Amino acid sequence: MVTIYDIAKKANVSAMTVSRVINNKGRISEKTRSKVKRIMEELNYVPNEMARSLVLRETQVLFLLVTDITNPFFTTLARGAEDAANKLGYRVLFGNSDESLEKEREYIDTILKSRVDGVLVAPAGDGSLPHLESLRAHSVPFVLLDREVPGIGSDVVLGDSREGTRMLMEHMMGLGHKEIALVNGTPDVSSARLRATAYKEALKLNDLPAPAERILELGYAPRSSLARIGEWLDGLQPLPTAILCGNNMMAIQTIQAIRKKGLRVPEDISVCCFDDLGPVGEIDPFLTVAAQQAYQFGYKGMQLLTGRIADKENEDGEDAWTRILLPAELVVRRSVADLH
Amino acid sequence: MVTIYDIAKKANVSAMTVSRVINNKGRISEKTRSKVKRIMEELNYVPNEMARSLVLRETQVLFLLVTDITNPFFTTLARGAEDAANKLGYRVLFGNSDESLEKEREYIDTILKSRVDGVLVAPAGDGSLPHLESLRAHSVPFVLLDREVPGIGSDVVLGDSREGTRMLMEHMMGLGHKEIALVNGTPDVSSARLRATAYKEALKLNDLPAPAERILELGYAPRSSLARIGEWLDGLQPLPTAILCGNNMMAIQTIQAIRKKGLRVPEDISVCCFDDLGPVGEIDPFLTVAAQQAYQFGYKGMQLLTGRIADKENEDGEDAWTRILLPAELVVRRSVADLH
DNA sequence: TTGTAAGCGTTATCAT
DNA sequence: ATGATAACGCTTACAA
Repeated sequence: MVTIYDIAKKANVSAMTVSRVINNKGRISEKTRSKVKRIMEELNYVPNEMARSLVLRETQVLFLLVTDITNPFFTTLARGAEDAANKLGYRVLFGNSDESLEKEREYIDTILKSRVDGVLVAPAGDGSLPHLESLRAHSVPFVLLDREVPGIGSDVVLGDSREGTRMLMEHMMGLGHKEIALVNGTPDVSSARLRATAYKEALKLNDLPAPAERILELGYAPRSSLARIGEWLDGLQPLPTAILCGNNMMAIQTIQAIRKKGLRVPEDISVCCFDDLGPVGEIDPFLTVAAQQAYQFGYKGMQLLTGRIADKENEDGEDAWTRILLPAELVVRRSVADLH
Repeated sequence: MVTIYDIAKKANVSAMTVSRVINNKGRISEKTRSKVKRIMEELNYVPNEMARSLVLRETQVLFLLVTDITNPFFTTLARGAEDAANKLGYRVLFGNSDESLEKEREYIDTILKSRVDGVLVAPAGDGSLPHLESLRAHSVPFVLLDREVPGIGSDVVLGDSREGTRMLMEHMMGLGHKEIALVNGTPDVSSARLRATAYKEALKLNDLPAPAERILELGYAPRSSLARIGEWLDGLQPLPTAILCGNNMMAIQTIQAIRKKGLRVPEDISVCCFDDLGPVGEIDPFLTVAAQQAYQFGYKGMQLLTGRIADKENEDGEDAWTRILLPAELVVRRSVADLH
């Protein structure tokens, strides 16, 4: 491996001079600068970032931990995060916890060991608390995405679950739906709690009943919950006329389960959900959704994170946590039937 | 930051002893081992991987560089790669070149600087040659995914573009299609070349004409080629009855362009393509595809890569390059009309 | 403008 | 079974 010493020797200068050339620091004569540069080219020199980070105590690497890499919400979010990070010269590593607290724990350990400069986390759930506490204990700046975790303060970028749910519910009720079911994330996830509450609120506000059995709690990344959704539907006395889903992936499974019964969407049962479907969804704009600004989750989250890191370096006073609430947009398509 | 010296001091041992406990190396009395472990817990010690990698000259980090992170083919591939890597204790970093040679160059530089142990690359095109040569020059093991690059030898995992195209073409021709157009990647990408050739072969074999204007060359990640596809279609004298697309993303755009003209798929024009659509596509299994084994691309590619790394460490003789050809599977759905 | 010495946190090597 | 020392490749602080 070629090191600054190899360069230095060949250029008849000291390693420090080479280092200065590399980092454009200090005053250096144009003559030596160009000589050193030429030799670096010749020798095909590539700086060793690890050695550099070891002394600088910063890696210029940020980490993005999501809960489902196959969900377009998160891939779009990832692009936003990457764009914001690259603008500031940071690189981004990605990890996928698959909604699993164990996998999340492993990633957190990895993050700690590799001295990453900061982390953007979509926490798997309230059980993520100890993981976040680890980050805090080792003073690794982090920003929460999409979900909050009771018990720990931090910057956070959230979707407006309450208002999004309200829009979706009003849309369905406006079209005459009264028996509306909910397929939701488990209540150990903040966004699922908010959506469940808003769902019940909306029904109550319209004097509609909200029987408990009309709520199905699934993980947010139900790779194969088809069967469970099917059984749940079988158990519902009058079938709901519409189903609200906590996210896009659950909506897809729900639609499949409905069709598997020989029923149609939206003719027999309507479906709508949080989060849009990304480019693949464009092939047939069918699903009515409360579209969240996935890209902005990543972009703004990354801005918060890099801001924190800068503050830390400048020893600025710890300001209060920032909380960004991103509005959802109702995108009406064809998956909710008009009952009138 | 807590270091092994802090642990050592508190435990009244040397740093080396602590290091040995951490890595389970050498013989250590059970007494000191447990004492050291206890103190590590107390002090909340986390090893510094950078210092470790600096002396070990290995990072246990592998890199996966894809060309389009919003394409489900690559997210599925990523899961395969990650699964294979994690089994062997490697971590995986992801990068997204967005089909751009410049972005790819930046990632390659980053990879070189960070002394990653190996790289899995879906090259942006033939222009990736210098990038791969850089990797080789610095003896960073790499495995090519999905595309080959003339001028450099390496392990590679490829889809069977020839046979896949043949299947798709036979399917369309079997249903009576004679005017079949091709929306394809640019010819600086090996898979696009193969597909174009096989497309022409299939037509020739059936004594069908293959006018040049029936081929449209786009980038593989056409975020917004809608307009171009529309104009191209406008210029075609008799509209084709069917269009073969080089990948899923191009198929989506093609379908949108067709519909924008007020035409229907498949009633007016049929469409099929390479690569399936992932979970989101399940919402409406519409598109007929030559499904590639995306997960296996990642899994097998990672196995090749880690195998190479192991060989390198063991100073094994360089065996010839391995070339894995993954078959595609024809999945017939509803996007190709029966003309009989 | 350039160089010297020390140190970042870890492990390999050689001693004891 | 444990320790002292040097080294990994780089940068900071200080000196010349």
